[in-house]
Amino acid sequence: MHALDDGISRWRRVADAIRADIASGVIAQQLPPEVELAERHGVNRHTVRRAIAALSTEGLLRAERGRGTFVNAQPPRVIYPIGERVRFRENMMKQSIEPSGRLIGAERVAADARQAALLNISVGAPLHRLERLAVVDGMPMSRSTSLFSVERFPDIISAYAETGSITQALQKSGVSDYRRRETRITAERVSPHDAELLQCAADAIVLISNAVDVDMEDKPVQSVRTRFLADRFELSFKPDVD
Amino acid sequence: MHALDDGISRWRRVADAIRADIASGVIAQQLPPEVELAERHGVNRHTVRRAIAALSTEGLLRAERGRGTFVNAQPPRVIYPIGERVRFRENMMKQSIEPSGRLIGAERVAADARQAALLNISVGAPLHRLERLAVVDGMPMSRSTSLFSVERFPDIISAYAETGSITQALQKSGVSDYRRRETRITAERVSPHDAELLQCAADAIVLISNAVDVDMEDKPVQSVRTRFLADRFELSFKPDVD
DNA sequence: ATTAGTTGTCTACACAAATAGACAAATAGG
DNA sequence: CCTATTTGTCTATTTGTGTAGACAACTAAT
Repeated sequence: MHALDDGISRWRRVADAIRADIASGVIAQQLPPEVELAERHGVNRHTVRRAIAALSTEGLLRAERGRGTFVNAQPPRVIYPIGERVRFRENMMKQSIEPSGRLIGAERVAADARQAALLNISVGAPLHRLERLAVVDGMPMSRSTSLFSVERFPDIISAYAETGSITQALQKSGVSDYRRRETRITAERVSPHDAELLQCAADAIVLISNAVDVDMEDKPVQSVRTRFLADRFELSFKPDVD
Repeated sequence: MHALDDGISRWRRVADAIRADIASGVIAQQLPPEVELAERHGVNRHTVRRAIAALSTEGLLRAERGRGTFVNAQPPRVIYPIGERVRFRENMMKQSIEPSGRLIGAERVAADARQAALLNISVGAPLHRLERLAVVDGMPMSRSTSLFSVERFPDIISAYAETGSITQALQKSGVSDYRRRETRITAERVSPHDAELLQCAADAIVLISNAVDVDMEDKPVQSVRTRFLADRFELSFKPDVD
């Protein structure tokens, strides 16, 4: 007897509720006993057990027979500033995080109407599409798709492959500095392909940032779409701090 | 025999995939026939039918016997600017949208450590908690929880109830103007309670904005946590535009 | 040693989800 | 009118989910 037939199993919703309770601090170190959780969520004890099993394989919980079920210490969410100056490496190192970008693909595509408008080029013009994966401590954190005009930046791919940094690759291509013009943020369920790349659950949530970088003459440099895993990131916007 | 046992039913995943294909433009006006969709997603035709049924009651699709299944025109995502000046009413009216805020609850609570730090008051100090629902054309768009110091703003609740605007309520309380100090954004699955208030699917995704507003002397005025439905909103950050 | 409280495992049953096949009903094009 | 294509409906079967109860295994405290 389901309240809402939304195609999500009962144990999964219990698991999500427990995860939310942990995130919000309602549950701290130790979970209530299974029978109590079952009552609280209005399900059978076995359903709770399945939820706990899922969260255990996720690494969030640890059950000990006779003692109880405990919450494993979790790494804090990485705070990612969005502002004019977006430099992935700099931002991470301020939080004592040693990042590494990984090139996972590059190809040439033709600009569609939307991309052409963003980059201020003509429809059908050739673009470099650069796929990157940001990794921290061996854990994938985000995936980015960058678009560059082939005409303006013919060698951007090899420059990035050499330096491992967009900032440095752009400097090699004659762009001494750049800034972010606009960032648009939304959220979706992760796509199956991204779930594999980011090594996350198939139903994880990603924050999606669509942005355009411009050089000091306000000419578009790159259009970049980044998917951040929502449970590993928090985007921060501070007006006053540069 | 499921590929990944993540507690999400097969028809739901097909429905999500179709929704994503429509959002990304892979599917434009008309859906492929059910048998073809079944093949493509590796499921039975009846499973596809169930997915289509769900998307139809959602209003996204419209099936016509003998002809095919078609995509209904969708309202574009509302673009919500995040910056120093955040005025819900102003922002909406620039997009020719007539908004209305609805007071759905108010109570007094004691500040916990995090809230106290944000608002620069002592732990345990009394707070007004103001729950609002933003509605556009009868459709719920977002839910906000605002926190105000009772000591500094004793009558903020009644002032909001009268004016229906935070900006005006603050003016009545002696704050002529204010600005946003910091906004932090993440995303989560909607909570059951919010799903009811926002009239959305139980597994919808919400963008969560945690922000602090300060007056012209940089003294904290309110701490506000807003949940935007991710499929109805896009948050936009432009550094240069005020 | 005993007891209360907890997690782990087992069997059984009712019901929903997914698959499979067949055919009806409507549409569009020759 | 006839045919191919498409959505709608029906029955049947298999697999998965959730419930129910009982008991074992382990822990901590008395």
